[in-house]
Parts: sequence; C-alpha cells; structure tokens
Amino acid sequence: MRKGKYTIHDIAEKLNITASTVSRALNDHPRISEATKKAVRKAAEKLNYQPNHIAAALRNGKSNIIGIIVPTVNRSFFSSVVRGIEEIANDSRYNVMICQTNDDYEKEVATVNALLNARVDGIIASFAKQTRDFSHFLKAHEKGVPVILFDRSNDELEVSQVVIDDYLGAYKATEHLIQQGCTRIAHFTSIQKLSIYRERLRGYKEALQAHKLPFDENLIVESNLQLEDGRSSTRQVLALPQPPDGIFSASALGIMGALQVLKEHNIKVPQQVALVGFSNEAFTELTEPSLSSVEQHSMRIGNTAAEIFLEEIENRNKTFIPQKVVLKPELIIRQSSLRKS
Amino acid sequence: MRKGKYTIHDIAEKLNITASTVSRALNDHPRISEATKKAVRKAAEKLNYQPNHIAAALRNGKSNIIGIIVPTVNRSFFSSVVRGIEEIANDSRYNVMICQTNDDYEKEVATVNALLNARVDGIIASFAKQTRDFSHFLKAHEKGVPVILFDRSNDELEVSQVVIDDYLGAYKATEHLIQQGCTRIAHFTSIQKLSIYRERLRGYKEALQAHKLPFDENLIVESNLQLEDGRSSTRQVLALPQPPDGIFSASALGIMGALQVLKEHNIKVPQQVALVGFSNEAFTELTEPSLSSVEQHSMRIGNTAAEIFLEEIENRNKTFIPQKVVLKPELIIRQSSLRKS
DNA sequence: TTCTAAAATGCAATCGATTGCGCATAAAAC
DNA sequence: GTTTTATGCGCAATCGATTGCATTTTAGAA
Repeated sequence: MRKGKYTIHDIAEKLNITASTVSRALNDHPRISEATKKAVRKAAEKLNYQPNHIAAALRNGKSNIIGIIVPTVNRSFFSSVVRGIEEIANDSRYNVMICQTNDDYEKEVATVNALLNARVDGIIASFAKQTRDFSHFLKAHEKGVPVILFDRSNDELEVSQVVIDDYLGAYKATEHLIQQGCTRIAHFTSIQKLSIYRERLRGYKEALQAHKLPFDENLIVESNLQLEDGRSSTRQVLALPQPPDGIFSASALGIMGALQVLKEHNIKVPQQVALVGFSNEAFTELTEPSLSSVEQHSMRIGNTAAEIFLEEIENRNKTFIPQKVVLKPELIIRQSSLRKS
Repeated sequence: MRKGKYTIHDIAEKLNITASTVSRALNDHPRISEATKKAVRKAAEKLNYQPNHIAAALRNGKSNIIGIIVPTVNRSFFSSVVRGIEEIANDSRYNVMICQTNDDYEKEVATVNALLNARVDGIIASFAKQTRDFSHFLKAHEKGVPVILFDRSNDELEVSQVVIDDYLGAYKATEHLIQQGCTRIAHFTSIQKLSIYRERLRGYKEALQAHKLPFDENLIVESNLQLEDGRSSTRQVLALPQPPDGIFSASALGIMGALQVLKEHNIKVPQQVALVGFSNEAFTELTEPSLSSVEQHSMRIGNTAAEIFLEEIENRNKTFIPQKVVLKPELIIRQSSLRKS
C-alpha cells in the first residue's frame, strides 16, 4: 500500500551490497569507502528512502524523544519553556513529546508511565500543584531515564532542576513597591508546600524587614492564584481596617484580578495601590494600566533544562550528580507600580 | 543497568511457557486459557513488567502516536484544540506529539517529515500562514498516514478538515455591530490566501449588504493581525476623512490593539467606536472594557479532528473520502460592543 | 610473485513484541 | 470406540536498523 516504503534492504539490493553496508554508509562509518557511501546516498535519495526511527530505536534502546510534562501549555510561561527546550533539543536531533497534566496528579503519574513505555530518553517536567509523592519521577530516574524538573521542583528529589531565584524575584518586586512609597504591601501566595511560593513569600518578608517595615499576617492571602482568587483576595485585603497601598502577587492572574477589583472600587492604580505580579504573561502588558511583573526568562529555563538533559545522557555511565541551576529573574516595571515621582 | 527491564521472555521463562503465549495472554487473546492469563498478569505485575511500545510499533507498523502541528501552542485557541484532541485520543490509547512551527514554512515541512520518520499514525495540523505548497501533507496522506487539517485549511487539498463557519461568525459579528447602531464598520483582515480570512471578509461584506450599508474599501485593512498591526490599522482608519464607528477584527490581538489606540485617543468604547474580535482568547475578557469576540469552540474542533482521525484509521482499507466538518461559531458579546440602549 | 596488513564488506544475531501456522490434548459427536 | 471439533499453546518468522566478528578484497611489502 504505502508508497515509498523503502528500507535499507531495498537500497542494498539495488546496489548489490548488503544492508549492513548501507546502514554503515548512511551513518558515515569510517570503514566504508567513499565511493560506496556516495552510491548509497544517491540511491537513498532516488528511492526517497525514509529511515524507520522505530526500528533504530528498538535496536539502540533509545528513541531520540524527550518527554515534556507541564500542567498546561496554555500559559506563556510553560509554552516558552517548551520552546526553549525544543530549540536545544532539535539541534541535537531530538524530538519532544509534550504532555499536559492539567495539574492533575493522577494524570501526571499516568503520563510518566506512558512516556516510559514510549521509551523516551529523558523527561523534563514541572509537576502538578497537588503532587506530593514523587515516586513516579524517581522510578523514571532509576530506570536510567534522566529527569529534569523546572520551576516547580523539589530539593529533596535527587534529580537535576532548573529554577529561578524566586526569593530574589519577590525581594526585588517588594523592594520596588517600597521604593515607590508603599508601606503596607499585601502578598498573594499559594500552597506553601510548593517551594516557589515559599520562596516568594520569604523574599517578600525579607524585603520588608530590610526596609524596616512591619510584617502583618493579615496582608498575606493564600489561594490558587487564578483570576477569581486574585479578585477575592483583593476584596479581602481591601476590607481590612488598614487596607494595603501595594500588592505583590505570586502569579500574573492574581494581580490581574486585583487590578479588576481595584478599578471596580474606583481605587487608582498605581497612585492609591501599586501592583506587581509574577510571571510575565502576555496579557500583563495589555492591561490598563499595564502590569509590572517578574520575568522568569522562561525560554532560558527551557534551554538550560535541555542542556542538562544532553549532559546527563552524555555522562550516563559516570556517577550521577544532580545539578541545580538557578536563574536570576528580572523585574519588569510597568505602569501599575510606577508612581510619578 | 536499567532496573525492571523485563520483557515478555522473562515472564515466559518464569512460568515455563513461551513468549507467544505471554503476548497473547496480555492481549487477552481468546485462545489462551483464563488460568494462564491470570498467571501471566500476576507475573507481569510482580516483575513490574513494562511493555516496550517501540517493539510493538515496529512489528505492527503503527506507533499509536498522533502528530499535531500548530503554528504555536501559546494561544488559547491552539492549546484548546490540542486539549480537545488529547481528550479523544487518550481514550483510544493514542499519545500525541505536539510540534510548533512558529508559522515557519520550512519548519513545517521538516516537522511533517520528522513525524513521518517517527511513524506517527496520523497528523492533525493547522498550517503556517505562508504555506502555499502542501505537498508535504499530501506526501503523508499518500503514505497512508491520515492528515486532518483544522482552522487554517485548504479545500483543494484532498484531506479531511475541521473548520468553523468563518463566514457565519463574521456575519454575526458585523450584524451585531450594525444592530448596536454602527454604520461605518472597519474590518481588519489578513492574507487573503487563507480561506479563513477570505470567509470572514465575505461574512462582513454580506452583513453590510443585507443591512443596506455601503461597502467602503478604505475600511478594510490587511495585516498580520498581531497586536502592533491592530494598533497601526486603527490609526490608519482613524485618519480617514470619515472614521469608523465600529471595528470588526479577524483576530483577537488585532482588536486588542484597536482598543489600546482608541483609549490613547480618548475615544470612548463602545459609545464612539464599538469593537468585536475573533477568537475568544483569555485576555479578551480581561480588558477594560472587555472585548466581544467570536468563540470558535476550539475544544470541540480538537475533539472532532481526533474523531475523524479514528474513523479514518478504522476505514483505512476502504476507499478514502475526505470529509469536511464545519462547526458553528458563537458570538460572545461583552462590553466593547454593547451600547446601553 | 607471494605474503601480510589494512581496508571494505558480508554474515548473522539482536532489539521485544506479534502472529500465522501447526501440533498436541481434551472434549464432543457419531 | 472412533472421528470431529475445540481448545491451548509452541515454533519460527517478521518488523528495519544496527553491530561484533568473520571474510574477502586490495594495496603494499618482501
């Protein structure tokens, strides 16, 4: 049926040589004469030969596929990371297989297994919010499949990871708000089981401390950090006897929600309340006023993760030493926090 | 090295039977006794046996992978379609391989080839804006790999496709603007080589005609429909002797740009100029005022595409009849076009 | 011209799962 | 009690590329 379904055997037959020679010729093996190589390449071209990666994968025990696991691909952050991974991976003849967990733990476990069955050569992942048990990742790692975690990760896990300095990002953001004159800054955070949120909270606290501002438990609101959460959190802090004059949210949607509610209450941004979010999502510069936020260099995160993967594949036989790369975030100041001074 | 690297042969040995029997037992073959099946399943579990899909793929000539090709995954529309595909595919034990072309023709061709080499069982794609030559898709189709195009597609291509009724969406949007009192409606469009843009333009025109409004060539602006394009197109129509009182953009970012520029000119939306966009991207409901837009039911598009794929795989031996599914879009009315009446 | 080393290629096994065919054994039919 | 017919399972080939080892060919040395 299938046209052009030629194999190395067909090429071999055509040239009166064996498949071994063809294989070696195509792989530029030194023991094959230039003449033969040329002939093989020519014949391959003529037949429009397409190598069967599956056969090679079976024989070599490697598929040349990197599995990527993200909660969702529908966020600038994650899709940029994916792009970053692809960039590096493709250069090294790897393909990527992107899988979404929708932040569902069960799906995540199933996905890891599916990827292992598909014999991926490595897994680059950012786990689901509710993931507490990491044995599925460990299982992959023990099977010799490099696992690289990014953003959401876990120090206790003996695998490599690429994260940004969440502490620093939060510190910068908070300090910036202070410099703009804010003295009561609220912070929207999420589950403290995730280190990224713990670290952002820590950065926030230490910035306050460094500038001799008091820490008020009432100004910390924990939620899922989606749009609606941002809205309700904002209402909550506005209802305080002493409402805040600045808000730093650990997510982009969170600060978006804040902006909406503040506008609804006719509270001027940034004059009355200044805002800074986290994650430089596309919409943050589309709002009115545009939203300041902490840029995570997502593309770079992807690049780095892919590079670590390549290294680990390279050093597969050497003893494994997990590495942790921490990238510096950057504060992007826009209108929502810039008071005319 | 790899732990748990057991094969059906290991199970066979353990039970003193052959690999054939193990294979059949695991696949629930009717000719295998229940007792044997149970024993096999138990042994498999005990050894933590993981089937090697690659070996099966080689033998069966199918990988159980669907390749998805999209310009970018970083848009609600495309990522939702992907989700929709996954939903259906996973239920039928298919995995998906998502690839981004970044709207680059070369990359698209390379991607199709890569997917074919990876021996995907089908390709679901929305092609790049500049793609004029579709031979890479045809090649896949001729090789017996079902190709399903969605959104951006091409009637001349003898492959199945899932699209929305762009004409209808545009008609509804334009009519809505007219009903809100607009009489001079500008339309932002993109390359007319793409049928989606041609159809949207046609819908716009016919709605005008149906309501006896004149068609003015000056109100049509063709661009790439990104944010910046929306901005400049808006400036362009505002500079006309008779500026418009309504804008219908064939993209979401386009109308976003319009909103920005209008606000900068202190032109009231929707009172002075009403706006409707296309593609219900996340940010459209986050703006101030929120943006009306045409919802494309992206998830459903994905579902449908996957279902068509499954059908075509099923009927692989029957004669192929390409099918075209046209979904109805829905107009979502938000503040940007709703004048208090 | 004969021998040896090097260069070029072939042979056959391998990766792991699948499957058509065939051979037993057991159950059913006559 | 013999013939059919199921039933349960094994044998061996297959998918296509790769590779260690063996063999042939060629070139160079003696």
